Amino acid sequence: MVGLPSDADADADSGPALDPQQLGVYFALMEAVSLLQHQVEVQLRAEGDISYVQFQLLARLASVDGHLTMTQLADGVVYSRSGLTYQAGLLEKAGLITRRPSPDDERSTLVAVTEEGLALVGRVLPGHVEVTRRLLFEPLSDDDLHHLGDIMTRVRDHMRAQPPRSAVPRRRRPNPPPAAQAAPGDRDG
Amino acid sequence: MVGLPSDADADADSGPALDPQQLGVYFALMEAVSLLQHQVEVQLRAEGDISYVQFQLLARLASVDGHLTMTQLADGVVYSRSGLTYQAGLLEKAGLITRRPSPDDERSTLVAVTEEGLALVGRVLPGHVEVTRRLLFEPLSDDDLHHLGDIMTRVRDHMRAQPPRSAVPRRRRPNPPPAAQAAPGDRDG
DNA sequence: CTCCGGTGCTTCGAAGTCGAAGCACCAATC
DNA sequence: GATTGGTGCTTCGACTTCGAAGCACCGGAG
Repeated sequence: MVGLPSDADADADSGPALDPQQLGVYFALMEAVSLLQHQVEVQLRAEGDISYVQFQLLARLASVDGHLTMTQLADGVVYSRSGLTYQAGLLEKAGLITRRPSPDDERSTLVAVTEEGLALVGRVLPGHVEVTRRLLFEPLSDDDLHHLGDIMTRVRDHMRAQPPRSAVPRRRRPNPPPAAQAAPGDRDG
Repeated sequence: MVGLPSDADADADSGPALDPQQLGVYFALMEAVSLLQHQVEVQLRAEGDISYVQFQLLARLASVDGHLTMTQLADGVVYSRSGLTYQAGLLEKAGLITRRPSPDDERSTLVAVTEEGLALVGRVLPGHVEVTRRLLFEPLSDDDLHHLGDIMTRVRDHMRAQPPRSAVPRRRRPNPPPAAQAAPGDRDG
């Protein structure tokens, strides 16, 4: 599945040699995570009636003592701000979190998890862990686990070293990037 | 960041001990892949004006000699059938794939990539590889790469051994699942 | 005090995604 | 040939997601 035909390579004028091994590793990684995420979502929906994003938000709030601002929360889960506003609205309506203006900065909204939200996390977490154990960790040895953790931690930190998505300056967009040789926005008009 | 508070654990009546190490590995994995996927989407949009899903579809079609049915394609990319219908419509309109009824089975639709689609894959693939190399492989040694590939291949195959999403029988749904704390293990609805 | 660039969050419109229902077809049976 | 259960794909409606635009606020400068 991961082997791209040499035609595509030879046909185009692109020169850089593609590394089939890296490509295979990359595809296997993405596919495995897709499968895992899908199953995890099924479990969370069944046992707690929440989405994976909602679980991430609750778990992150539960992992910090006090509260987080919306921006901190959005960056934490790799999420757009507007999407977070939407989800926070749902979670607040469900009584799982609270939102209140920051006393220090009226612009900021402090988000905290409620008792109910905490209980929900506690309720779905065991099943969550069970699914990951069955699908992800079952075929892995202790050594694999260690290595995988080491690798992914390094990769994550490496990526985090890049500027986070919310740090992209808002004004710095006088014209869109040249976008290679495709008419921008033409495709799905 | 990944350590859940013991409150949530102690509060709920759930018994199974949670493995903090596995949880940490799991979160690092999911977070890293999320970050990677986001960046990859930016690159694909910029250089080929396609989404990651569309790239996956084209790449998969390019990797097989002839053509695939819609179901084969959907299973290959871990995707819903209705979503595939939508994306196939876009790709066909853009001239990147063709759809025609199967001569053997009138129900089936055979999907094939066009010359143009093949050229597009060839055009965006180098940049795609470059992004993954910069974000994913840069902090990894050759040994890490080997290990990661070995691990994720095993995990993927392990998950693929579970029945694919399209194989779930359609009739087996007399009434919707009670949700909330549904019977554990009833995962599939 | 007022201005002004910068920042935090929300609103808004467009697009993508999913599951359920529906349509067309196949194959087995009568 | 007609019926019936199963399968492949699409349509439909609801929901989620995103980026751009907008509003409110902060802090420094005049």
